[in-house]
Amino acid sequence: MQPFTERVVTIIRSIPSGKVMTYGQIAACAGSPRAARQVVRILHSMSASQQLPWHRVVNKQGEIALGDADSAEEQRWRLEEEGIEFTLDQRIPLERYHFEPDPPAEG
DNA sequence: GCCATGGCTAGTA
DNA sequence: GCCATGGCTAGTA
Repeated sequence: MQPFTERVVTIIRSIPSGKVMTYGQIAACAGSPRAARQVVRILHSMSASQQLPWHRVVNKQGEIALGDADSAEEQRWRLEEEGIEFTLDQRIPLERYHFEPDPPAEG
């Protein structure tokens, strides 16, 4: 696994239950603010093998970004199961559920 | 080639 | 809508 990929995987694993991060935010935390699409690719291809909490990643608007209806539904109930409440327009209020990881330790 | 983004624009009202 | 961006896995040979 490449270093960037490894950082992304670590960050996604660190998202606590009941919290979410966005694609762009994860990319930025991993050191590459423009690499949101790469986060998408990692989630798509490695969620199963790396046992990632893939459902805790949403887009910048707090929306479920999955195109496939069944997968989107699964993501929603997984999040609701963790206590997250959606708005009437199917969004997650990020100001309430957003997770901000600790900055990397000094040294 | 892939991908579940994100940001900016033209077109419409 | 459209397309620049970005890092590379999963699947095949």
